[in-house]
Amino acid sequence: MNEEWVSFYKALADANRLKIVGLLAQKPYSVEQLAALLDLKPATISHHLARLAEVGLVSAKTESYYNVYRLEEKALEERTRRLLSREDFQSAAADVDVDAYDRKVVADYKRRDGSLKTIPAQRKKLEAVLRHVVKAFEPGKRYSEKQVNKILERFHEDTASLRRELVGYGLMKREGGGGDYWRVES
Amino acid sequence: MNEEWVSFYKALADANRLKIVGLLAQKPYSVEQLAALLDLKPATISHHLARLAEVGLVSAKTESYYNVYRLEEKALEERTRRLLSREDFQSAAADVDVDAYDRKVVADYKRRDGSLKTIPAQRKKLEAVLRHVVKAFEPGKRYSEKQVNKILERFHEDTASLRRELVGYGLMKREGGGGDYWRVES
DNA sequence: AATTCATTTCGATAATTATCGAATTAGATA
DNA sequence: TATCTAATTCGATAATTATCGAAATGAATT
Repeated sequence: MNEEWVSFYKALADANRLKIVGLLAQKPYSVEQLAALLDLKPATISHHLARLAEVGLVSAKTESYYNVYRLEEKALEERTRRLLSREDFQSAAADVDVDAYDRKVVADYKRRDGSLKTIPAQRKKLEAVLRHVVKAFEPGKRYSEKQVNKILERFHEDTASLRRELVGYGLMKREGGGGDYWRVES
Repeated sequence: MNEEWVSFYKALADANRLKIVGLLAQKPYSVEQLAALLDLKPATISHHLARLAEVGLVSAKTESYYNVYRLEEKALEERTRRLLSREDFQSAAADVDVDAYDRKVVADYKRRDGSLKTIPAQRKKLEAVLRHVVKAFEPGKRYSEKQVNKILERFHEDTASLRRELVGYGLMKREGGGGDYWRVES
């Protein structure tokens, strides 16, 4: 479903094909006429028209000797509609694995036993690691500071830093001054 | 002004760039993150982002270590609205010489003295030649059949055929049964 | 100031494709 | 049927470009 859009844009991503579409927007033309108008050989025009036809932008009708091409206005309108809805753009990334980056970062910092070699200094990497760490807490459950530290020890001895960052990045919250902690729903 | 459109379409005519746009439609990302998500090297992502930025689809903001890119939603909407409109397509062909085909055909059939070697048998070529011939008549003026023949003789001895085709293709008209002829405004 | 890290730039390579001439196909005319 | 004509297909070439490694840049932390 992505390929469809790519080939659509590719069809329009050429100066001569844009000119062809522009001419056909005024009236239908035969291959030979277009060749004369654009100063290209019929073979080349044929190639361009084939690419435009592939995505449904133009269609051909045989008229005596000639193959007369016309713009498919309905197809054009349909495209515009879908394009403006902008849904399709998001679906362009639908098959992208959005967690690939986090996994890559965590893999770099995690030892075999699951503990962290270090706490990342770079913000983006710290975020990725924290998103991993926070999964050790059950959503909805409340933890005392002692319980939190116990869990964080599995990842790094500097539990105070981990705890502070988790709260700082909004992955965990704390009740009032010295109350319980809980994991924030993502 | 045509180049601008071509580069816009070219910017979107690549599967990975479409995925990037799709991801940025959800939230901003750094180069490194996009590289991990699309399984490409940062250098490649940088190249793609540069092309998208060239046409104003994305913009970068430096954030501490990172270059965070975001989608320029207004630009995207503005472009998609305009670029697929029929008007703008027509202007893509604005600089095309629409008479090039006629001139090419007429040159093939015309002798040095302006007369026609033959009357073309192919419809498209006949049309082109007739559009040339009809220019010998003044718009708005009325001609008797005798006058018409006199003028058509300059082009070909078979004035009857020329006359018939001119009327048949709607380039000239005739009053009632045996009245005068006149050139139809194009 | 030195170092670390993300990004960009550069150079090279492989893949894509626009263009054209030659050969083929398909339609229409005589 | 034989002959034209327009269009398409095929093969080759030149130009464009996606991709990546290596080197350079620039910003930020220590």
